[in-house]
Amino acid sequence: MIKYSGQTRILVAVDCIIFGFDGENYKLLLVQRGFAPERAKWSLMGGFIRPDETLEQAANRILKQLTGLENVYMEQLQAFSSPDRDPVERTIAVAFVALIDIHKYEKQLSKEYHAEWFPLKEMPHLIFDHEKMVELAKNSLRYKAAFHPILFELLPEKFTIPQLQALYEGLYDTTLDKRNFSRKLLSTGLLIKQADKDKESSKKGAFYYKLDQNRYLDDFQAFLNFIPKPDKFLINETTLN
Amino acid sequence: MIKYSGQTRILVAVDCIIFGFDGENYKLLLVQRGFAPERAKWSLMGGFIRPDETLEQAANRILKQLTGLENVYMEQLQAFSSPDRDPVERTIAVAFVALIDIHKYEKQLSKEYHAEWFPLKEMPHLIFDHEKMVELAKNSLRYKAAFHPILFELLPEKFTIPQLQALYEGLYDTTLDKRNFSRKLLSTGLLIKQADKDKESSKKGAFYYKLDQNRYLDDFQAFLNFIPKPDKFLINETTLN
DNA sequence: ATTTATAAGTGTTATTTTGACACAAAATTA
DNA sequence: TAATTTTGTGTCAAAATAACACTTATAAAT
Repeated sequence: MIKYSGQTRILVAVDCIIFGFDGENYKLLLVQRGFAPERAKWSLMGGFIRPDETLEQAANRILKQLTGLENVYMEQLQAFSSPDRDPVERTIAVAFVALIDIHKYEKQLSKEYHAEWFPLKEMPHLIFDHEKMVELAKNSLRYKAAFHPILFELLPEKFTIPQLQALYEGLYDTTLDKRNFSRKLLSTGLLIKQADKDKESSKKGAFYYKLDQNRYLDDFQAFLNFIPKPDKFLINETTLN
Repeated sequence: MIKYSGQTRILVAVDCIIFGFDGENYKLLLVQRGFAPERAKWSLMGGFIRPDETLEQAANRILKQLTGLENVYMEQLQAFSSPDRDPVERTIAVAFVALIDIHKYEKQLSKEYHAEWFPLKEMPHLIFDHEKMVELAKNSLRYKAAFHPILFELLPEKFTIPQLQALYEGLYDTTLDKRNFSRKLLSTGLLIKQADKDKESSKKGAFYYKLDQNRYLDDFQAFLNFIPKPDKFLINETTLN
């Protein structure tokens, strides 16, 4: 099925930047390589694309392979194509960002792939250009989350406003005024208050909320300005490359 | 230099969505294919990546090959990877968006590639998934331009406020209040007023402005809110796929 | 020389949004 | 029942936004 002559065919891989949030810190799901090169070093979960699948399908397959999870929020970040980024053979890697509710994959981490959650701030050194991918993913997440209700993907179905606030504060490494924050969040109309409370983290307890799924899908593209002056927290793209 | 065994190598191409603006309308630079498949149909300018270059280098090479231009604003849009998107042979295409000052490549359009500027609104049918690429590029441009001073890339070094307003109005297919628009633009501090006027489009003439290059580079990432309620003009991403 | 036509350029005000700020309520534990 | 801790909410001043109309400069026409 080779028909264009005189062209070089290249390996194409997918690498997944998988974010989670444990209520306290952002976490990154990494795997320890069991094979050369860079054996025993940490890396993003990845794999080569197959002849009959799209990059998106490959990313989902690879994520499922590791975590067993399906229907996860996932989006294409960027293609990385430095000719010598993989010392073994030229490989173009397309990075995908996945956001998962960490509770869905916390215990029984894959032994096969030697998977482990690392606090984003204590990330080990990664192989190839994977650290750059993570930096870019972090920046992209900060960008998107400032406008779009995307961080909900990191929380379980029921969550509290204080949890949500910790999520935003963690991403931008800042503190937010809780009165202004909850006013803004509630004014989106995306949240449905539940009757029950989460009593884990306080005596009083905090009311649970759920996402209004219909509005969530409709308003995903809406600009909601969750974060004041988001550019303060963003790294100039040119610096990242 | 093949070292990973049992994997399929794939053709990787770059396709360029090249936008211009003629003062009136957005234009798209297309080429007419001189070879099968889809001979004589219109398509984006593209080409295969070479063994020793990155995707970005390939995109710049291909753009230069067509237009002779270098140092053009260019950024990666997305990889398109449907296994059958190219009927001849599986090819993954990475789309790049380029913004050029149309005056730098208006006359002497490449005969070799049969290049032509089309008004974006009167785009012919394109081969493969190129129309989808253009849609996505348009949406991405609308998104970025709402916040970042990116559209200047489409104008010559010296430009007037009314030209700039036409540029924004064209992109969002809307009208803007010129008092509010110029106030907002001038308040960014990005523009340096020139002593001379453009007398092309009015008797009174409109003062030229130039970009303050230092500020431009510094503030590129800043959120400037050029367009009120930009989500009104954006297509939901899920609709685009 | 005067008038006319056309696009450029600018200022005010009401409304909305934002950001800064502090105290009361609920419930567990001492 | 008092103390502690976290949740939950209201006000007000400042800033940003959106709506709105008239004057100015100049070339072309009379």
